[in-house]
Parts: sequence; structure tokens; C-alpha cells
Amino acid sequence: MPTILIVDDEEDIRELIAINLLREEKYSLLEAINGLEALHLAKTKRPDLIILDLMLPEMDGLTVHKNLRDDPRTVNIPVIMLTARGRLEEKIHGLEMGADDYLAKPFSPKELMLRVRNLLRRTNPNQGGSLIESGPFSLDKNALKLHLEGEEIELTATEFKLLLSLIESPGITQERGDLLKKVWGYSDMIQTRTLDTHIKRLREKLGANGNSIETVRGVGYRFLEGASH
Amino acid sequence: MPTILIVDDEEDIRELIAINLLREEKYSLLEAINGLEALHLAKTKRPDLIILDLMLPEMDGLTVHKNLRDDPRTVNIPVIMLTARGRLEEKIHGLEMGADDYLAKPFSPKELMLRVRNLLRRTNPNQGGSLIESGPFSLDKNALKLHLEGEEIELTATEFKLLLSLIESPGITQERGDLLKKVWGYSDMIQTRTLDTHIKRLREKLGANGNSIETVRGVGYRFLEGASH
DNA sequence: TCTCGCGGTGACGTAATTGTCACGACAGCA
DNA sequence: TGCTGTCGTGACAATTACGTCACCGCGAGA
Repeated sequence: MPTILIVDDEEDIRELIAINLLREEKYSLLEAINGLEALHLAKTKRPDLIILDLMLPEMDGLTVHKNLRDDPRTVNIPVIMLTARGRLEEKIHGLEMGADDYLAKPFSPKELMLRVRNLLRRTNPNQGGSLIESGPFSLDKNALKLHLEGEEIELTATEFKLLLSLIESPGITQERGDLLKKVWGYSDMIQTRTLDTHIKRLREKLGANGNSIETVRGVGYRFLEGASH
Repeated sequence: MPTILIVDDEEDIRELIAINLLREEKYSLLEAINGLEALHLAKTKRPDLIILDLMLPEMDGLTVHKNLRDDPRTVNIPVIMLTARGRLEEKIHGLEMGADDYLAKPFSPKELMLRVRNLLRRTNPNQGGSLIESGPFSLDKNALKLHLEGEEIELTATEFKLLLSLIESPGITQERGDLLKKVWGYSDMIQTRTLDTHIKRLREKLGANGNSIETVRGVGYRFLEGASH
């Protein structure tokens, strides 16, 4: 699931993009308002694609873009630029600086989505951190497999999503409601034993490392990095 | 030096593009006026990029594009579409069909050039030969044939495209929806057994190596490089 | 027109996956 | 110590996803 960073001052636009992308349920989003925040996010979270509005409050969009290109960590993340009007010089300037695509407002949300999709298709397939490591665990997003102490453990789609949710925030307790929402899309406050059952199945598959998943009574579960006692 | 195929009825445009591209001395060009000629050129000379005007005399540009996408030899050559006006539906239709970029006339020659450059930059590394090798497999894009352990296996066009899609990203799971879109052009989320059937036929033809195509339940399929256990 | 190969569809069987239930264990509390 | 609410667990049933097959339509070529 590719992650997309949206850098835009206007709430309308961010919302528009978010709604249209998330409807496909194949993308996750980050959002940023000013340039510095965007740079920080891009470097720490490594999005697969950046949508960058050139009109930003604190920092000019082109400057943000230049900073992205100057940093080896972000240099080859593709960028789609948005601008107020199709001012040709700006457009050319943007493309010259290495923007991968350029849209003038107002744009059709559908067109943006298609351009996002096309760009990711060309750009994504072979790379992208498909490996997530934490302690002795190594999750392979592509194969839905878990590598643990040399063993290769197969997980089902649900188990994988659940473990991923836990492992993404090690040490943090995730409330039952949040997990249900993240993994199952359940609206909050539902009464079900489904979560417990899947936790149990996960623990079974983790074998001796099953205690990495800790129960926080009355709240939820959390993943411990250095477990196995 | 990447080769670019220009398909356009209007001499002005061809000239405009040619002048601008050749000035950089980094490109070689092919030209075509009508659709059939374009298809022929695309298949025999394998350009790295195609610039396709939708207004063609004998054959509609979208038809040309569809033909390009249907043929495994040309399916992943990137396409930039040109059209008379920024008619939104046409634009969306084009992008949906897998055009990598879309420009409305009149366009700035400089913008086109930059988009060409960006597209080639993203796209080129993988391409080149008509032979794709992976493990004991060797796919010949021109002959639509598969060589495997000395044997020569004939594949139909659909089978070839499917295998190609899988083999292009070894180890990466391709979702059912993506495969349906890539190989069949189906819009997403369609319920059909077509994909399964063709996977089965492929596995049959691969014989003992059939297990190179692995099912990832609930997600899709993926191609394994070192299989055959 | 006939034949043949290809490609797609729907029916069906099977296996994997998932959610629910019942019940027991246990912590927290008074 | 007994009560209460929460969680772990195993069994079970429902659902979903996939593999396989038979069959049909279509277009190319004879």
C-alpha cells in the first residue's frame, strides 16, 4: 500500500484528494501544511509519492521541491505539482526541476487520481520498503510472510494486518476499538470476540515469541520489542 | 539513445516535436502518419516512447492505443497522448486506458520535451532487449515464446501477457485487480474466474515449474525466481 | 460452411479463512 | 471469599477464495 504525502495549504484540496484516494482503499496518506513539516515528514516516513502545492504559506513550494531533490533520502520520490493556474513558465520551471507531473487548478479529482496511479505504476513495482523489521521479527508485505529466527511463518491476510498494526507502534498500547477499526473497518464500540481469537491465532503462530503481544486488560493490546522471556 | 515514435497526422506538430527533441541530440525518432503504420513500426522497431495524437485519419488514436496495449510486444511502452482540446472525458478516458501522460493542444514544445524526458527517466532502466530472463525462464517478446530448460513452449497472447506481468516483478505479489487491469484492461474489482483459468493454463504449460507461480490467498499471485521444489 | 484454437463464463467441489459461541480462568475489588 | 467483568481457548459453522471442468462464442483459415 503506497503512502502519499500531500503538501497543501488549502483544506479543500487536501480533503478532495484524501477522499478520492482513500476511496480505493489502496493508499495511505500523510498530510502536511507548511514546507518544513513536509520536508520532515518526507525524510522520516518516506512516502512513495508527493503531491506538492506550489502555494504554501511559510515556504515556497519550489524551495521545498529543491530541498527534496537535494537530499539523497528523498531525491527519487516522484512529485506531482499543483499550481493555481496553468502559468506556463511556472509549469516549465517545475517540470525542469524534475517534477514528474504537473496539474493546474482547478483540476478534476479523477484526473489526479489517474495520474497518481500511473506514476506509481511506473515507479513503484520493484522498490518500496516491503520489509518491516522489529526485533527478531521481519514482516514481508509482499508475500504476507513473517520471518522469525530463520523460520518462515505464513500468515493469513487478516493476521498480517493485525500484526502489522501492532508492530507499527511498538510499545504503544492499541485500544481494542482502534484495532477493530484499523483491521476490520468496524465502527467503534462493537462487542465481539473476533479480535481475541485472532490474537490467539497470532500468538500460536509466533510460538515462543507469542508473548511479544501483551494484553492490556480493559484497554487493548501492545507489541513488545524485546520479548521472549 | 532512446527512440521515440511520433504518430501524428499534422506535419506541423511532427516537425515541432522533431526539432525540439533533436536539438538535444539525445533522441532518435521514428515517424508515422496513420495507425496501421504506427502499429507496424511499434512492433518491429520497439521505440522507447510513443507520442500519439488522438486525431488520426484512418484509425482512431484510441484504437491504436488499445492495439498497442493488447500486444505483449508493445504493452509496456509508455505513451504520451496529444489531443485537440482539453476535453475532460477524453483525457480521463486516455489516462484510464493507461496512457502515461496527456497533453492538450496547443502545448508548449518545451513542456512536451520535459515530459518526454521525465517519462524516459522513470521508465527506461528496465527496458531494452526483447528478451526477459528470470531463473530458468527466458521470455522472447518478439516471438511470444518461452524457453525453459531447453524446451520451447508456445504461449498464446493472453498467456504471454500474464506471464510477462508476473515475471517482470519477481517476488512481488500482484493483486488480482492489477493483473486484470494490466492484462485484460478490466476496470478494477470485477468478479471473474478468467484470471484463475489462465493461471491454471499457464501452470500446465510450465509443467514442473508451474509452482513458480504462487497463489497469495486473498491478494493475488506472484512469481518466484528460484522455485521448482 | 466447417473446423480449430483461443479465450471467457458459470457451475461445482474443496480447502482455507474467518467469526461466533460457550465455557473456563483469572484479575480486580470489596 | 465471593462477585464481576474481561480475556483465553477450543469447537463449530459460515463464508470466502481458489482450482478445475465443461461448454460456448468468436474469428481465422481452409
